[in-house]
Amino acid sequence: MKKVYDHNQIDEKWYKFWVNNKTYKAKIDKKKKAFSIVIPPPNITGSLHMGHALNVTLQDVILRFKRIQGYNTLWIPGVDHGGIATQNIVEKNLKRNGQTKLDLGYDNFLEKIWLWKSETSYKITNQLKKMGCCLDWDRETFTMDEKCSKAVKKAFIKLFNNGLIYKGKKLINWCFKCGTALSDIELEYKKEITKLWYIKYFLQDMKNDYITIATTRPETIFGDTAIAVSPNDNRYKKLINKIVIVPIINKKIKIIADYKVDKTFGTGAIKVTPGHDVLDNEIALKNNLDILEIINNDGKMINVPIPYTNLYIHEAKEKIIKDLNDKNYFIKIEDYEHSIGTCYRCSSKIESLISEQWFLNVSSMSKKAITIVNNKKISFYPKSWIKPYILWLKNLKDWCISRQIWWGHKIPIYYCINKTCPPVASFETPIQCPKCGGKILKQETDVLDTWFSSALWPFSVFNWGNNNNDKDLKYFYPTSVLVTGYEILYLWVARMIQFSLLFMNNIPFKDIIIHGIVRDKYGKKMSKSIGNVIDPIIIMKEYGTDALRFALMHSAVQGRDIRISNEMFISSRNFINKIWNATRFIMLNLSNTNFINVNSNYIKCYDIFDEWIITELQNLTNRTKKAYENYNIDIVAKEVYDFFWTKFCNWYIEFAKIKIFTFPEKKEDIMLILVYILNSVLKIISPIIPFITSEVFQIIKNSNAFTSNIFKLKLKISNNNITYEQIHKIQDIITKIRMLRLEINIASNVSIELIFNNINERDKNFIENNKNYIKYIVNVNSIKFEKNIKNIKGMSFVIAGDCEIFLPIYKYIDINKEKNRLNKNIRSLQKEISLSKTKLQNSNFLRKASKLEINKTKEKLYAAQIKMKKIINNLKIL
RNA sequence: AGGCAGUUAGCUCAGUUUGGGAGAGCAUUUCCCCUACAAGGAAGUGGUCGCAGGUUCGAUCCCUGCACUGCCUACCA
Repeated sequence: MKKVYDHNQIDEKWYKFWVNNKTYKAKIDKKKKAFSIVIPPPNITGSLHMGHALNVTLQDVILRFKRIQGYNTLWIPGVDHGGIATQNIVEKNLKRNGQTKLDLGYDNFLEKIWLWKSETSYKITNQLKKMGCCLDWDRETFTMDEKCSKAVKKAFIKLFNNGLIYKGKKLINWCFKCGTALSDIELEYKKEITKLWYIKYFLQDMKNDYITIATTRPETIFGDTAIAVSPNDNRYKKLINKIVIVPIINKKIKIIADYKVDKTFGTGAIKVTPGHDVLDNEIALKNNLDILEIINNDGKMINVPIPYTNLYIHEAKEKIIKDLNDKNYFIKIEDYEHSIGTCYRCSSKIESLISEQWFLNVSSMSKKAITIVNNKKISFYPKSWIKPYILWLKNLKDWCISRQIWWGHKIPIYYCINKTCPPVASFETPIQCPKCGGKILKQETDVLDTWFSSALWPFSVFNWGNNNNDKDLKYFYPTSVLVTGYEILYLWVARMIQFSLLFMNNIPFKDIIIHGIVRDKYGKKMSKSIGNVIDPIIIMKEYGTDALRFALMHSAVQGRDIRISNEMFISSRNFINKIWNATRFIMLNLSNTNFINVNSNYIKCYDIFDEWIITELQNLTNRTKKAYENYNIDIVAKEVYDFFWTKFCNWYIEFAKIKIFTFPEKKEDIMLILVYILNSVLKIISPIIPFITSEVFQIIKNSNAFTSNIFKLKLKISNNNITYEQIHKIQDIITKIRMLRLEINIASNVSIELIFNNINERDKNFIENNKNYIKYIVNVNSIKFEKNIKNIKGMSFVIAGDCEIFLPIYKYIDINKEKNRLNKNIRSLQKEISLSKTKLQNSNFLRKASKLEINKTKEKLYAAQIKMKKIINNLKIL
């Protein structure tokens, strides 16, 4: 074995092994319980980032854990076509060559995207393989695969025939850059500082009187069809139903009252532009106002006076401001900060406009999706996301599902050329129109929102679209857990639940694990534009895949964002190396490799340290099992780190070395425990760091490492309490002597003598039995026991637990240093004593605190006082 | 505007299930290459647990208010 763990070689070896041998191929096995996960399919927009790494590692760890527990596990890989996002990227690439999609035409453009798809999906799946993800590659799915298309059509047709999907002319969100409609959640709100213009609207009857309207969008006055005020606003009560004149165009509109108007904001009166504002649209619908369209799909002005016609919005805005100003319509202009909707894919401003789109009525689906969570059929980890989830569903409006782009699932709707016939939903082009029998039908050109197919993902991957092939669906569905970031909770998770309840009459998954976002060490989101992206591939190369995985798991506290930096990968890498070297130590001492696959029955505990480490292993197993089951993977990582490094390596292996040295005839038994502990703890941690653990299992020839369930471990443990007390005693003795040696500056190669003063028979026997550990670890040549030792002048001394230990190291002693050292001890003891004393002098404490607490305090005080007495006595003699 | 989180060592964060003299990693200081490991070992320094009240014998932990930070949601013209 090499001295340093060669992660590059070992990572490569194992991921290839897993993929080539189809280690994680899942087959239906009715004797076993299924445990299935569908991957949140990454968009084919590029390569995987740290957020994906976190997401997939969590899934992989959970799956590997369940696998050890004996479940029949399945994890389905896949990628998402990513609608607008993907089309935008491919268009951008075209633009570099000075081309647009129109230059290529529909078919050629789609061909380009398919080419892009094959490149990026290859890149993505390769990354997943390298990360060690135990996905079943034979089931890899793309959201535009045949089976997914079928599922989409099946779902759409059912919804359409049930009257839940309808085509309507409504106010929607329009992105000029992407040239498509967007659903409400596809907007990102950004703060913007703009002007607030206060404009005079003159009253028709009172020539010089006017009402002042504050607006951020003066260019929309052409679309005004009313002025609205709050019905209980005393300032405007008498103006209700009066007529005002819209500036510039001199159009007559009415002042109406509506509760939606907030009288405390601005002037308390708003201009109602129903064609281009959500609130105004609602007011208009309620009050039967006209709805005017003044901006078209290209962002140009229409239905406006000639000088403005065909201007872009910003041009029209400039012009109207100038014109209003020239004619003295402004009262004042203020700076104003507000939020504006932007496109979540291209970040450009979103305009509300009237458009004919396809909508999905979600009201009954939402109610069911709320009930199922309220009834705890689906659990959230952490729970804190339940409230936002329910609140969102409660306020949900109909979902605009049509997109005016080329890339995606075409809406399976067919129109007869006879325009009076109703559209038909169908899998294939209908042979004839069911209404008029016409033979020419044309398919809708719009495609579906990419999230429509995503919402079907948990069952479309199991061939839901094909009625005759649903064995997998019956066995593996519903899936067991869904692991996702909170940023797509509404966009995706809520919709999967809605669709699953509707189409499958079942939940899509039992548990939802919601993790945070991976940020840089300053808490900033990683993004290419800031340049703070840490690429998982580079980390894997530099520190190893296990180090990447361990670092992510170690810091992924449930429900919180995580910050990562290179230091974390370094310390994880060091931990992996530590495991490697502990293994190396064991292998160097192993003469007989036949006993490697033994179980715990063969283990013989020779002394308390064996009992102690076995007990600790049992505790570790119990605690990590619980943590895994609650998906607290960070706790697993922390528990194992502590056990392995501190307890196993720092203490137990050091003790074992001495045992081997002292009792060569027992070496095989000692090695047996070492191998057993190593093997067990590596099994526990193997879901997190599968590469090194696989390698070690191979080295120690453990062939059933992944099939036996370590989490059922029940070891026989004797007199637990005494063991712990004794372990602490000996550790305390060793630590105190180490400290003393350091302080007095006695080189480690200088052997010293210890004298225990006035210790009881039990302790004496104990130390006598275990003196070798003390001797070799802190280099002691002899240990003596004395009673009422008198002649201690020039000796140093320490108190470990209740043992008083003298060290005759005369020539090293510096009296002043020694005095300082002891005085320091005294000071801390004094603090302790006074604290306990005031507590015990408090009559209320004695009356009301529990007996256990009082006794604990008394014991503390007593122990401190004894220590203090001993130190003071010795200080005198010094 | 509302909702939800967070505020603990120089930095990144645990912990508080059931209230009783605060933990880890990194950084830093000191000593050590003694045959698993210097990517290591041993030891040390470092905290009125955001602020103010309340409940309690006792609060970092429970309650209320406030401040700051972050996120989510929203129709503030």
